[in-house]
Amino acid sequence: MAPGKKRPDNMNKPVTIKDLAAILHTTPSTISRALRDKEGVGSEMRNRIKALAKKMDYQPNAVAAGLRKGKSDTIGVIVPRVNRDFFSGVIAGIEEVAYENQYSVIICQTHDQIEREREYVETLLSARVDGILASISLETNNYDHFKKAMKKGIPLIFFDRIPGEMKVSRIEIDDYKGAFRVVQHMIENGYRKIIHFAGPDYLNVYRNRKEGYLAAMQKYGLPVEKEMIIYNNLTLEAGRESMKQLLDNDIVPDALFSASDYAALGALLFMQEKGYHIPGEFGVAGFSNEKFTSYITPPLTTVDQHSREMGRYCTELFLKERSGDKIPPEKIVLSPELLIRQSTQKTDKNFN
Amino acid sequence: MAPGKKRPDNMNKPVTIKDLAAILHTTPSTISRALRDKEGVGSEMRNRIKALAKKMDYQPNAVAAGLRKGKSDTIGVIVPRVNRDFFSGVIAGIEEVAYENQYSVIICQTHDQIEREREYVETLLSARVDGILASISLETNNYDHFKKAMKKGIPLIFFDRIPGEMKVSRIEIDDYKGAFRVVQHMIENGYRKIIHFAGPDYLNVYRNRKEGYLAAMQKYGLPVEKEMIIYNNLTLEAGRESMKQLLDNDIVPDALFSASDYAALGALLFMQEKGYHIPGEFGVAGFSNEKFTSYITPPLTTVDQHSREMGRYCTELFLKERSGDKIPPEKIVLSPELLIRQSTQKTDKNFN
DNA sequence: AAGGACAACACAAACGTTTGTGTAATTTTT
DNA sequence: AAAAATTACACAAACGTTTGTGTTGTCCTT
Repeated sequence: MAPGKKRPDNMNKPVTIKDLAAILHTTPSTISRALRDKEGVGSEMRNRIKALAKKMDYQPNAVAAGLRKGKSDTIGVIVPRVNRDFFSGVIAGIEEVAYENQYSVIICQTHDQIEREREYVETLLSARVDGILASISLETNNYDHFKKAMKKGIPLIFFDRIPGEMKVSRIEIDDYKGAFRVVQHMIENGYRKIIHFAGPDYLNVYRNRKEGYLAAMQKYGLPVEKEMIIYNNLTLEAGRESMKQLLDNDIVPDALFSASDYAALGALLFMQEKGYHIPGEFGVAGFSNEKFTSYITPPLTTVDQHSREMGRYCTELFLKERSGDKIPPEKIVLSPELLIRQSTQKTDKNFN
Repeated sequence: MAPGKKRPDNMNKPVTIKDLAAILHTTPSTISRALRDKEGVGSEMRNRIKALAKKMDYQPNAVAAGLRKGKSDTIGVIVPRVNRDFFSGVIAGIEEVAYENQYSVIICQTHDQIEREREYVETLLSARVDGILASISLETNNYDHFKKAMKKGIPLIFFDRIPGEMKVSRIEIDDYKGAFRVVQHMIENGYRKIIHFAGPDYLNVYRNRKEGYLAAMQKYGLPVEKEMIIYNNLTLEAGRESMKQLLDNDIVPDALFSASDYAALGALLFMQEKGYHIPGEFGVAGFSNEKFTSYITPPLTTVDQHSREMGRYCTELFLKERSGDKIPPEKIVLSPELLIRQSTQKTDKNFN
């Protein structure tokens, strides 16, 4: 006996429905129906089949079933990054509902690059996913790849970051309202010269946050000079840097509303280093309710986006659409939640 | 013309390799080879095929290919939760390497429940994933489901949370060393009565952290009373609660090393509320380098686990193993990184 | 007791690829 | 120039299911 030879007692070929059929002198169709509890097979036979399947450790082949059925029981999710609190929250929500409905989820991260986004749409289409849930990348200014997916008739649902021009189901939070409320809150707390860190205007979320900011300022008759809106890439470093430049140019605001928590944090740290008292001399609010925001000093006022719920709704929307038959695109708008924390509480307490 | 009828100009049937073959009066095999740049088809024919494929918007069917090839170009990832900094970091790393190697990744979250873990292993086996990367749930004390996967011969690699008894590839960080270093650092900074928040002993990571803690204490001749090791579920609330109970029982340590950042935070907040100065009167260190740890006041000393790298290595290990042919299980141990921050700096500065 | 209804199963085709093999025609070798 | 090798393609089977359609036999109906 030559050692190293594959042992013949365990032919690695996985057992198939055909094998079961052969053993029981029946046919694959009967096995299939029995295993899936479809009618058309007697209870005695059914039991024998299930018993044998268990005994032989039969493992259904979802790939084969998928091919035959023309569906994969899989949904594809495209996000810029998986390790951001917001997106990982959405993914958590998606996975939950998917699990409850026997769907698997394939995740794709674009790193905010349109090219990867394109490739991933292609991959998902090839994989014959039953639906695509996506939040577009920062770079995405052309939607041909998504239109292609739509043309194939597979449910496509966008969340949070949404292409403006497409007629498609979407779920977003009311960024405008969220921003408006934050800024209103800040104004009511006595801040006047409130600047804004903004993201690119072509992304709905950032545009809307900016609009909300502008509307609130206008409502209270506060002027917004051009230099009070700073576009940067919303990272911690960018926030710090932008703040520094403002001060260097002798522009001294008394508050900041940032479209991102990270940039808000950068600015906050910088101002603290410069000796400003927060929130007494400088108020700061962010957006997204990243986890760290409630633990820093002072805790950061921000807006919660209900990421997990967004993921859940998103998947439920997919479940509704998957039936086919062209339902008109639906639009869900979640209400953001203003989380007032210490960083914007310019109260007497803080001045003493 | 009855409105509402499906327009016949767009028969929704996706175009297949057969359709292309029929049009070009050739055969599916030639189309297949041409499209995948396999040899055996002339350059003129190849060009015509590719042109037609593009023109007709041919979309390869990965499911069919998967069935035929017996592989899915997909890897399954099982984690307790996707929206934890550590795990989402690992997932990010996995996705990156997977992407570079044309693999898709299916994610599954167990919510720390063994039952879900079982189901997901089953699902992944059915989906004929080419490999499984997993971090076991808190509840997992039986590994039959994973053994079954191994028996099928598909690469199985564990990361971070690893079943003790299985002969299988794994990648972990040296929790022992990480814990030892933290505690040593705390002792050298003058802390003496250092307590420990521990997770369940049957999980390698928590057991090792506890061992590291004990070893450091012992090395410096510091006694560890039984009540100095507190087992809790390592959440923020648990940390707060455990701390409260200690004080209620008149046990007053001068420092805490927690196996989790969240529990450390809970304790830290509680002690601050009680008026203790941190790090002057009470030192705190956590584990995992959650994002918030560097932004709180004082910034929290912790241990970074290189989550992204872990994900990358994990996937690379899979790539090595997928060739088949029973490579002996490999073990990679990453070095943790001690991040000394203010919460454990019992310096003069803090006493003044 | 003849007819229909129904249950339990068998039969066969199909899903869209990939790949081993067969077969001409062309090119290379000697 | 004949033999050998190579190229370019066609042919056909296979991957493991699911599902529509037959084919029996049994049970009920009247």
